[in-house]
Parts: sequence; structure tokens; C-alpha cells
Amino acid sequence: MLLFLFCVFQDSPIFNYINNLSPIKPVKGPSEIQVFPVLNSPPPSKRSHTHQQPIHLKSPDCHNISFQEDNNTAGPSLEKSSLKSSENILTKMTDAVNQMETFDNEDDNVLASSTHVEKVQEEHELSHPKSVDNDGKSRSCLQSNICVNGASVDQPYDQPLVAQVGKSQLGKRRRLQFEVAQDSIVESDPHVQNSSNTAAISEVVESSVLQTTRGSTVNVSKPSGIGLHLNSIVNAMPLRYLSGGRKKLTSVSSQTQDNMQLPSISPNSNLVENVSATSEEYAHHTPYSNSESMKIVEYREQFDQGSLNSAQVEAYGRSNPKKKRKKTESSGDGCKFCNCKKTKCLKLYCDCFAAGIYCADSCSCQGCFNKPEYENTVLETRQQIESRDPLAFAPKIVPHSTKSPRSQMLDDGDQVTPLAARHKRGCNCKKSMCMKKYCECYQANVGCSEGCRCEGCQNTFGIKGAPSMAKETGMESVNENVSDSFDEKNLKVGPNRARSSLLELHKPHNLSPQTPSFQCSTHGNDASEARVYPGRYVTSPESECPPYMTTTPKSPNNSVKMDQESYPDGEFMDEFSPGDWSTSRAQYLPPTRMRFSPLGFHGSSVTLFSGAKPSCNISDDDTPTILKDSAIQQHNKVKVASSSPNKKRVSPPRIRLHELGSSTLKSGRKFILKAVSSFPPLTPCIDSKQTSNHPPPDDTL
DNA sequence: GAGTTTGAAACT
DNA sequence: CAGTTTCAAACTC
Repeated sequence: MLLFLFCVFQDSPIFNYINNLSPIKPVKGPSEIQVFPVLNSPPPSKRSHTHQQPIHLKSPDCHNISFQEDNNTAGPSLEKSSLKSSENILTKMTDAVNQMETFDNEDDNVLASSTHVEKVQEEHELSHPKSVDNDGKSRSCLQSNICVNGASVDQPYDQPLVAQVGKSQLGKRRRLQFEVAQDSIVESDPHVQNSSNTAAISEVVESSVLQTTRGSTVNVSKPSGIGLHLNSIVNAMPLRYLSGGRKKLTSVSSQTQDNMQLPSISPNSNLVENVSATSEEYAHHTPYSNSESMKIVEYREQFDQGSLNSAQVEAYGRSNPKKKRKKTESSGDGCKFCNCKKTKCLKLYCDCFAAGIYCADSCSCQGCFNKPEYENTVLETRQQIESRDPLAFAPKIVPHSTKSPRSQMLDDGDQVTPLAARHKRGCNCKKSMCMKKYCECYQANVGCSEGCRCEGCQNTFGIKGAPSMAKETGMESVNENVSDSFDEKNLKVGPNRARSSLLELHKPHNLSPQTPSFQCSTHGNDASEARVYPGRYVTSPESECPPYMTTTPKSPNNSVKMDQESYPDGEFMDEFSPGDWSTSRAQYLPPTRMRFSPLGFHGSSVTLFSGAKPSCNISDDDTPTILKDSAIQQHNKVKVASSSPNKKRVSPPRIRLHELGSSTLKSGRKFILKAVSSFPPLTPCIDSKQTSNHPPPDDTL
């Protein structure tokens, strides 16, 4: 009787309604995917940028977790439900794969996804040869993955196996998936998207990631989601990133990669890097076992809690040389990577720090604190340094002409060469004769000037005391407003030498980093991904303008936005204006490799959009006028100075500046105040709050 | 890859 | 400000 009533009731709308309310949902349709959150992960509590995490979908750890959940914790009813769910999901995924295959030849995105599926399958089969194999690679892969979730459908993953997969292939998978995700995002192929399902998955994944990144649950399991990632990765991305174009997406993706690293308390920390190196590093260079990873996490936690001093952390990092030292300019595109060991990347020794950008995972630094997680530390340190030298973060190399870069170029057939710039302080070379990169002038591809104290100068870009190239070439050279003695110190370069040097300078690979906005790579070590040029020298701005920055016309009135969207076409700051410079940099910087913006120090930024000739920014005492601007000084003296984290940064377009009209010259500097969210405003993918407020790593810093 | 050299940064 | 030390990059082998 009761059974009958139950059966009757079961068909009633009320039952259906109750069913829908039940946490144990009957496995049906797309909504079933939401069962994943039940498996383990707590709801994302802090992360607000779920779009960062889709990559985690592929974390091999997921297998482990999901399986454990199904096998060990699910009750009979749930198990049944899980089984059903798995079957349904399997069916859906199979359909999805079939659908994707249908578009294989039409859509790169689908192709990428399929490729990914195949790779995942390969990985899975490699480690789990007995997995379900039906009628297709992709399908097989998906099935096996799904079976991992639904333990009863497939044979369980044993821990060692999971560990093996996770450890050796984690990085590769992530990267792969990431790339797929990227493509998918860019293409936004509707055929492979299922927002409702994937959103849930992404949330689950994110929560798992959160746990992981907090360090306390490195082994936290995540719902597999594998097989679903094909869609979820795409859908997990906020639309705003889908519409931003490839560049932006790349940045976002890069950031995602940054944050996806496991196991990490602070994804970008050096210690974390050790653990979260790419798959290759994992396989070949990273000696960390899971326990070691945990240990690293513990180290970081202890350090954060103050129970471990920086020296210990450092020692640990040193004892675990995860990465081989990379050349500072390791990639052909001029990207730099620091290798700091003792300074924690919080001194000017560190190129990244000096450039006003955070270190990337690509860096080989040890005990690095130049990470978004240590925003406060970074900013404090910056302030300290700037208190000693307000121009410490100002560009070292300043062009000595106020003409626009284009007009500064010397016609040389098809090529143009920039007029000479100079090192602001000059070098002090004794033995290198300014012919090696020990010499900052030489390194910056600029000639030595009278300001240099070098001995036996043979700088091929201009020997100290030699006649000015500008003069010899009849070029309009010096701006009267250009500060100090530079006018007197015009680069003296013999015509031939100068020309060859400048030609050399114009070669992309020789360009000094100066366009921070150009993200060359990411923490993901993927060279293909843009990462900011830690450009320190303002030498050949034009050549380094990110392509996407060269198109949008700008108006001075919306300079900030302009900066965000497009880099001034070949324009650069003749003389640095810290605020100006940094702001530009900040705006240009893709999120991946974050730049610590002094502007973010105080929650607002000062965009120093100088209407005056850039050269006006530097007074006779070599101090940018901005630093002398009392109005700014009162509140932001140091901050303004610090707001030029990248000395190598270039300024807003001069042409635009000229368009502003002469009224702004000299004293007509415009300060565009723009509210900018505190520090990682540029990196929506990073929750700075999570990682800020760390004590300074070392009092001695 | 390890060790050395170099000069800037930091310190005194 | 000058001298010294420290540091990391550049360089050499």
C-alpha cells in the first residue's frame, strides 16, 4: 500500500518538485553535472574569479578525488545516483565528442578540444590501460574519465596511479588544457559550450583550487570534470574575457595558468613555483614529491605566520634548485627572467623588481617575494627604496630628444634608427670598456655620456666625450627642456658607428625592454605567452609596441582608457614622468605578469599625463618635475615616484601630447586621477586580498 | 654547468 | 660623499 502510494506520489508534480529540491538529484540532463560539487569541494569562498580556474578541470588529482568520493563516502542511494549520473554524463559527453568531431574540420577550437581529448586519453590509457574503451579515442577518453567520477562504472583508480599521473603529467595536462581553453575561448565555439553544466563544474573546480592554493589541502580531491572540461573551460570564462580578443584572452589565460599551479599556497611564490613547475620541469627538474610539496607549503605557511624566517625559506628554496638559471633574456623576444637568490627579488638587483613588475614563474629566483601575494611587502620595499632615491624606479635611459619616436628615427633606407638616448646616471665601468653588457649604457644600447665615469670607454653606441651623433647627423637633437647636462652630453658617436649601432638597436632582439605592457610569457613558462618586458631602458619604444597597442587612436582626454586598450603608436616618453610612466605601464600590463603599481598602493592612481613636452618632466637637477610638484608631493611624493615602477617604461604618446596643445607645455602637466583598484587591479584573476598583508620577508631588506 | 668577472646597488 | 660589501647578470671555460 505504501509502495503504491509512493509510486503514485512519485509521479506527481509535487514529488518531482521535491525531487528537484533534493540534494541528491536524480541524474538527468545537464543539471547532473552539478553533482560534482557534492563530491568534495566546498563552495568557493574567496575566489571571485572563477574564470581562472577552468584549467584545474584537468588536474589529474581530480581522478583521485572523485573516485574516493564515490567509492568511500557515497551511500548506496548516492552510489546508485552516481552511477546513473555517470552513465548519463557519459552519454552526454559521448554525444558532445561526436558533435565536436563533426566540427573537427571546421573549427579550430573543436580541433583543439579533440586533440586535447586524445591527449587526455593517451595519458589516461597510459596509466590506466583497462579503462573503458568504446568506439573512439575521444569517446574512450571521455568515458574513462567519466568513469572515474562514477567509480562504480569503472574500475577505481588506485592512489599510486593517480599520484603518478598527477605528478608526472600534471603540468603538461594543465598547459595543454589551458591552451585548448584559450583557443576555445577565443573561438567561442558555441558547439562546444554548455554553460549551465560547465559553470557548475568550474565552480567546483575552483573551490578545489582554492583549497589547494590555501595550502592546507594540497591533496584535496577535485571532481574530475575531465571530459567536461572541453566545454567547461570555455564556459567558465566570463564573457568579458571572451570578447576581449586574443590578446586579452591570452593574458587572462596566462593568469589562469599562474594561479592554477599546484600545490601552492601562493601560486606565484617561488616556493610554489618549485612545486608547480611545468610538466617538463616536474618530470625532469623538480625533485619534489608530494610530501615535499606539502613541505613547501608548510614552509610558506610557517613563514607567513612568522614562525619561519625568510632565511629558512630561502635556504629551503636554495636547497631545492628547481630550475636552472635562465638567461636574463632567455627568449628571443627579449623577455627577462631574474635569478635572484638572496634579495628575494625585493631589491633593485632584481630586474623584475626594478622594472616594476612581479616575477614570473619563468624566473629562477629563490625565495621570491616579488609576487602578487606579497603585494604589501613589495610596495613597502619600493617605498623604502624610493625614500632613499625617489628616482630609483625611474627609467635609467632617457631619450634626449623630445620629438616623437618616429621623428627621432633616422632614415636609413627602409629602416629607421632612433636617436641616441643616454643613461641617466651614467655608467661606471672600469674594465669592460663599456663594450660588454656589464655596462648599463651598452646594455641599453646607448652611448656613454659625460655623465659616465667609465674608464677607457669604447662604447659602440657612443663614446663618452665623442661628438654628438645627433649633431653630426644634423638631426634635431636636444630639447631645451631636457634636463641637466644632457644637452651638453649629447651622445657623441661617430656617424658610422652610430648608425650601425642604431641599426643594431633597432633590431627587435636588441631592443631593450621598455614596453612593459608587452607580456611575453607567463608563470606558466610558456614562452609563447606574453610576458611583460621588464624593460628598463627607454631606447627604442617604437619597436616594442605591442601590436595590439598600435591601432587605437587615443585622445588625451581618455588617456587611461586609451592606455588600456592600445599602446601609443610608436610613441614614448621622452623623459620619464614617474607617474606617467608607471601608469602607462600599469595600464598596458597584461595581467599575467603583474606589475606592482605604486598607484595601487593607495587605491588610486595618478595618471600623469603630461601635456608638456616629456622632456619637461626632468628638471635641471634630473628630477622629474612631477617630483617637484608640491601638489603631488604632499600626498604622493614617494608614491608618485614609486608609481614609476618601471624605469624602462615609456610614456604616453608624445604626439598626443602635442595634440593637447601648447598650453599644457611646461607647467601644463595634466594629472588625470583615476580610481584604480588596489594593487592587482590589472589582474582580475588574482585575488590580492588573499595574499596581501604578509609581513616583510626580511627586516634587512 | 660551474666558476669568474663585472659593475650596480646597497651599506657603512 | 666615498669606500666597502653584496648582489646578480654577464661572461668564460
